[in-house]
Amino acid sequence: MLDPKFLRGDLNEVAAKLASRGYELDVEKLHTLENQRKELQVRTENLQAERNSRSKSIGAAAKRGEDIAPLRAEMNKFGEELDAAKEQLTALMTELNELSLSIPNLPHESVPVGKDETENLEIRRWGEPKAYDFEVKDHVDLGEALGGLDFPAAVKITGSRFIVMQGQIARMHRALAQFMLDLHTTEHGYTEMYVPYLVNADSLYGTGQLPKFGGDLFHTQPATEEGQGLSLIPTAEVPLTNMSRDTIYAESDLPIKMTAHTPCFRSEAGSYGRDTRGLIRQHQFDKVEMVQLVHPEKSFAALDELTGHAEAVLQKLGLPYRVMALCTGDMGFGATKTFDLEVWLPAQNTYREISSCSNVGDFQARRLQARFRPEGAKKPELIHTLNGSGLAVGRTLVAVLENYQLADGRIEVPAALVPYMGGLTHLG
RNA sequence: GGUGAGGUGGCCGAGUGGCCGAAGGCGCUCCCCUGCUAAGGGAGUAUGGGGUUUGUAGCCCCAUCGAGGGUUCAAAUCCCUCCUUCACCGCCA
Repeated sequence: MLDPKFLRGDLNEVAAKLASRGYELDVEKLHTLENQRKELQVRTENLQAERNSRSKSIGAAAKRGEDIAPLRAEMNKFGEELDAAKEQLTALMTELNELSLSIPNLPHESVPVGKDETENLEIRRWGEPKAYDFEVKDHVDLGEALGGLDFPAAVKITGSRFIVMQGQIARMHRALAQFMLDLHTTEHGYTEMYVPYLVNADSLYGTGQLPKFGGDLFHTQPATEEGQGLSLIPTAEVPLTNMSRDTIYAESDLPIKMTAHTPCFRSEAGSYGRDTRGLIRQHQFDKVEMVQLVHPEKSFAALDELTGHAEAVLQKLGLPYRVMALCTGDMGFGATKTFDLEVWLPAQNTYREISSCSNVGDFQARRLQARFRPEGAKKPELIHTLNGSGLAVGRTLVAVLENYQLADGRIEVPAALVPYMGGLTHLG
């Protein structure tokens, strides 16, 4: 959510920034609603103030033993006027609120302007893609040949875009997550968290999945008038970032750095008809997520740091990658700035996204009412939130299988992973 | 799942219809006193929103006593629903 003050002043500048990310702000409508809001709110509050003072004098009159019946009759009429004003105000505020909850964040000035992923900007590369003197296979062929990836079994049990892993590959999948968690907790200063995989609607509003992106999620129960059922998390960003909801931190508490390994569930994953083969796009996948809650002046430095933490995983695994600055048109709803990490996949002969690290600024914090009290100041201020994958475990497995394949179909275990594989140096 | 008792400010805790945004205590901040420490005295100390203002401060107003609805001229207080905490019982990994 943007600062409501932005939406009360000159909207054109805001609208221009939003247009750069492909969002058309209805300036006219917002302007009208805002003017109505102001008028209605002032009127309603004045009526309430009058009701309060009249009620007080009725109480005082009753105490003196006066006849209060006529005063009450008058108040009944007054009450109708107040109720009508309240009702109008509530309806208007609901509309205004829904509108402002659906407006994406403003991109930072350093973000390249562009319409889609073709205009993302490459920042740097790390590592050299290996040269293979044999025909490389993709992870599906490699995994099936090793008996470790079983797509038909997943289809039988659940449906498409799920996976059954077994044996050494299942173990490597687990080893990757363990390795990432250990790296972030022992070398990068994150606190390991275990969190719920089902969350309530408040949490989804807090991080911005609702009200706009409910269709991307799996919901355990249909919504009722009573409220929403619980939903499966699309990323651990949701539970982790919601730790800060309705919290006022001491300045010295910041930064707070949390990491968690969770499954993630996304219902939209199959809708593009892209990556229909393999593990790249699944309804259920594991991810190690990093979340930082930071002082607002430090969030861009924290973004560089957090991106570096995700890169460290790839470097230690010896996987070539490049860092992309997403352009305005390709960034997520809440981000002010995002770096994607793309890992080299030899079978596709290209780089594919494996991590996305974003500075969300105060956008989520405002929805979450996540604040801190600056030293010496009495007013709490909004914190900034950041999140990044460190990394998507399934895609990391894909990258390891493909990059470390040998001519005979076996897979070399990256050195950093060997201790996590009980000393195993090759799969197969 | 059953029964019972609760949910009030940073914390503890009073408050069964108006004088309550809320006693008292603790904590914290500032000031005074004090050779240091300890003790003492005084003042202050929730959050969100709106109006006023170029902006801040200030001032005024509204809302908030787990959440939502209701009764009433008036609700922390009465009624209903839900959430949640604790205790005991049942069940379970």
